[in-house]
Amino acid sequence: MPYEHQGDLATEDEALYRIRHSLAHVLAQAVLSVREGSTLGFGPPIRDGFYYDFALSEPITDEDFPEIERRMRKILKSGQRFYREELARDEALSRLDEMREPYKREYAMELCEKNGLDSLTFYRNGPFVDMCEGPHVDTTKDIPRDAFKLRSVAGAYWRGDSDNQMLTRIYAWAFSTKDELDQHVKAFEEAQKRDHKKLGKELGIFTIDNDIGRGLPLWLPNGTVIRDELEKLAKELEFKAGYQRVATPQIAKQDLFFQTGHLPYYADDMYPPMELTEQTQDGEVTREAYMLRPMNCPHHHKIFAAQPRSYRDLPIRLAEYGHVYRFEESGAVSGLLRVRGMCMNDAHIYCSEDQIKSEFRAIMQLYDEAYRILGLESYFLRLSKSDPEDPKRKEKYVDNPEAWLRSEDILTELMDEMGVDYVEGIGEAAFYGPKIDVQFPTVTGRDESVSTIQLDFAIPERLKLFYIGSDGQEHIPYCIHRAPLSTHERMVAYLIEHFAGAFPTWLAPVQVQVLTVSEQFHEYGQQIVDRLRSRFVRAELAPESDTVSKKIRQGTVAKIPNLLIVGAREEEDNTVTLRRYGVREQVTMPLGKFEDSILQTINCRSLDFLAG
RNA sequence: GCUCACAUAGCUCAGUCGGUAGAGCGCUUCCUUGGUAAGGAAGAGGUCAUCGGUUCAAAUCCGAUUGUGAGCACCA
Repeated sequence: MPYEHQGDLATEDEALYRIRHSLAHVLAQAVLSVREGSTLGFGPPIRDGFYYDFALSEPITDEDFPEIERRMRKILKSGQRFYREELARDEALSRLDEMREPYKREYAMELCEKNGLDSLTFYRNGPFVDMCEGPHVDTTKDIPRDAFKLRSVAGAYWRGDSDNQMLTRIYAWAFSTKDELDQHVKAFEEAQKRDHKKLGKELGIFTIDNDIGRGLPLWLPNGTVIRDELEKLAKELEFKAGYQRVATPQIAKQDLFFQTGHLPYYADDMYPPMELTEQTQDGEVTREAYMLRPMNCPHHHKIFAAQPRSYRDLPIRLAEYGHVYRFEESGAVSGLLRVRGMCMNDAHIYCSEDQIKSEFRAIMQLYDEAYRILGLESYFLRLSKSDPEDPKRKEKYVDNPEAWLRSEDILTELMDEMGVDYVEGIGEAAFYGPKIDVQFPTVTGRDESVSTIQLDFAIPERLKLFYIGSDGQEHIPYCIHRAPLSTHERMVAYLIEHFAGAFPTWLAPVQVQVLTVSEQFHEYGQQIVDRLRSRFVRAELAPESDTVSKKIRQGTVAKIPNLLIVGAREEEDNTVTLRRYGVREQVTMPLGKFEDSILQTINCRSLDFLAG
């Protein structure tokens, strides 16, 4: 059972919402009693509980949790009643002054000024008062004493802005019953076990070496097999969809990135330039700067520009598994999910405006096909737009309001025409245009953009790309950027967690392991391995010196999908005994039949073994 | 980048009050030739992340650095 991701707070049970919200007040009361003089930030209910932010007088660690929980239970037991109070603006502000709650006061001011409120509500339970909209339970006796648990302490910026002071956030789980809490904690612990960082190490998929550098994973043999299989899949799908493959270098002159506009917008996210000094014939020294590319598009644009293009050539679809480098901030780097060097299932489609929708539809079909094969279902689509209200919009987005409106309209229309569900992400656009992001949940409960389809109205113009239209005039093409299989890094991270490391046969690093009952059947085992390998099945023989039990254990721990056990019986009849990962029953079948089945399983990229 | 925590053998971890290092797995060798999730024995393997400080004495206390984790911010 995967760790469940729950929906919006709006869809949550109202009673549970009250419990979580009220518990946040109880937590605050308890924290203020162990850390006198601390002040309050926000303390809302969240997906699986609640949190509260504090500016603490003295630091808190999770060693303080038992004492805080004890005090919380005491408060629950004492049956404090929640009283609602509505104060006029000035009264409310002076109350917050008296309470010495500067953060609350700041927010109160904003509520009054920006939202035009002339009164604010407060809730009091016992000695604790908090400015808050409610709703709450009637008394703290309505809150179960054994259905919450403090989870972790972390830093969080006041109002989510890194220019502000960092507060201390305490996270807690909270449910209606102890059973639900226990279940949730257990699911959470189970989810930790499938973390790609843990399984990636155990299964020999990747490693990160400090001498190579942070965020620069090394792909081990097992991981490289998975990459190669994904790449093969992508290349087949793209071939069928009319893409052409190209290959381009991973660096380019700095000036190119000024031309594309990456540099003003994107400098902080790029590795700094490599300055070259060269000796010319007449002894002069010239300087050139090269940069590692953060995206493949400029290179592909230059391929588009390499020859004259006619409207008859469009759409042109250039595909490459391209390596890019992005200087992610140290705190963002994590396992394979956020890296500084990555290899992307990239392609750029150059088309006219009236081809945008049909190209997007074809891309969505390609996504569907890829996800169907991989068995991925738990994703949602996000239509990522610019944020015209953002004060920093000029630094974040290409300044062309008309083009933004137009391209965002095209995508919105398209999504509505296709009748797919999506959420809107205001301020999530690329600097050069809106996009549709495919969001997947990680085991730790966060959503990550795995794949993306982007509509770029800006860079082709900057690079003066054009095609000759039917009118004989030059026209600027639109460019669609898309990466259905994401980067290898992020896709493999996600797949490890999705399959809990037990990959379907077609993706598995070792597809078949042959276990002999004793060394005297070594020759038969080796024959099987040789025969399978000659058909490109990734088969291997288990180490000889172990017992059968041990070999089965090792093969199972390695999550190998197909174990073949062979001894006297099998050798005699030219059969194999198949033990599938996660399946108790074994089947003995003729070697030839196994061979046919496994080849079919692999060729269809089946998620299961096709027995015949 | 920010807040907090953590860093001991290839891996997972123990190490009390400061007195110079332990287990299991894995690895190597030997014995065992075994039919369904760990057969037995022996051995090798550590500059306790790095640098500095306190101390007669530091894995242990203090500081800095590097790295990792959770969260925040960021995320083309």
